[in-house]
Amino acid sequence: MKTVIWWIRRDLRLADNQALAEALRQANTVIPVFILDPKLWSSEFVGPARLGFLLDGLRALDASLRERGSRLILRKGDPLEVLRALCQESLAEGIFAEEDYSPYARQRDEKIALSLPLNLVPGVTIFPPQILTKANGEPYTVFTPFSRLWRSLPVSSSPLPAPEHLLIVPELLSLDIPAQPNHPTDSFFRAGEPEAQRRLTYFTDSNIIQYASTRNRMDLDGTSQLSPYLRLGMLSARQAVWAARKVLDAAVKPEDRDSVETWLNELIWREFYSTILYYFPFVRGKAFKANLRQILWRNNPAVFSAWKAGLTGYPVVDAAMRQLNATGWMHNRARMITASFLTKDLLIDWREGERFFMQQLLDGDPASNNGGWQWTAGTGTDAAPYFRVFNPILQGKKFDPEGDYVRKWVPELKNVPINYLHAPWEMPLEVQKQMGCVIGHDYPDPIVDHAMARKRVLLVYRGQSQD
DNA sequence: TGAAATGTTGGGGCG
DNA sequence: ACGCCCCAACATTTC
Repeated sequence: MKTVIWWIRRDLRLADNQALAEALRQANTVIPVFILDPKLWSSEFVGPARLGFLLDGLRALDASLRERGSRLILRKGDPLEVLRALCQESLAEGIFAEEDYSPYARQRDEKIALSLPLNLVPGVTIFPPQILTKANGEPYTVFTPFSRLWRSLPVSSSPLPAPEHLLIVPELLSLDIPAQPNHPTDSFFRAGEPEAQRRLTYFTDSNIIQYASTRNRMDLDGTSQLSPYLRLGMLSARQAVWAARKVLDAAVKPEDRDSVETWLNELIWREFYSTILYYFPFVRGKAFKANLRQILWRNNPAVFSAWKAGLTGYPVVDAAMRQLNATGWMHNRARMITASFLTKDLLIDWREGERFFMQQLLDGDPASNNGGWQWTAGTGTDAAPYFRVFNPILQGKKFDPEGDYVRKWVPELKNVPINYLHAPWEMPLEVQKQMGCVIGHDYPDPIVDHAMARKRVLLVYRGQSQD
């Protein structure tokens, strides 16, 4: 083969890219193509933040390609039609792409493979879902045995280096990469492979050995914050795992090893949910647990709007939602708290929260996001039991003990003393006035009483689960 | 990767 | 000195 297409989907990187490497093995001219598929990027599950992050990522990828004598071809439309036309224009004899296991991608790729020479190569996850089953071929639905199998498998070869040189692509029409001005998130998460690598190095050189003790603290940078980069493949799962293993090999103290293992576990959760969605694609639409598909949600639109805007009157919830809206990212602990609050305290369907998170999150991934929501709602595989209801006040005291997280994202509460910060409605009116934060005026009254809401949701869930 | 309700224990105040 | 009560601290059960 002389010319092939490298079809880029969620692998915006040159290093450790097995699809690109395979394309280069087959041909000397490789055409890098990204197709803006309106079915994906104009859907109700995408917002300006992730679209902007994608477009910035494409710009960064194009820059790296140009440094190597190549360039990115951007097209828009139905992938089958675009690829068919491109194959004719370029006389490409093959298409190489990283395999994507989400339902839409599988359906799309199966259809394309019927009429075009599409070759799918692994890389989104360390292991493909086909091998992550029980001995009898059944998929796992519980995390712990799944993770035991995952850890027992050898992570084959080391990450591939980026190719040093690529041949110039033939004269082909390419759209300009559009601008996406309405996303202020790039000041928090700069897109692109170099930034992803820089962050991975920083994390594995420093914070990873504190991860077990700091990962739940919303006021600290205890997490890796790599999820947006993993989502679009500016970083590969294999690069992350190898970097972690390197730390593990050098670690002396058992706490350090624990921390690295804890972080690895999070990467395994990612593969768990990818595998769950592969075998149970219906979870995108309904509860995994059949007995929790008829919950009588309240779905009050005004209450949903208050939650989205960070105006519930519960400081930790509001801080988290405002962090999400401002940056396109939310701390994992805060995701559990806000999800618990939406589903259990406000009795709003987890699918509403799932969709809003998909719209706002840079890392919005159908498998992980759905898994997280169904876990919190208690409807999913290996989920939290339905009666596990987070108390937003206690969660705030535990995981934002100084209140720095709340004060950063909810400036109205900046001057509220820490002993009132997570339940500011308990402030005497005198103190409220003194601090310039009158509840109901400068900051909302709590939208619901947590003690009442807890009892209410237990009744609602219990009624359903016993049907 | 919860939190509330309930049960148990033991120290100290006090008649 | 003794029994009683209170309640904090911790453990267990329940949702």
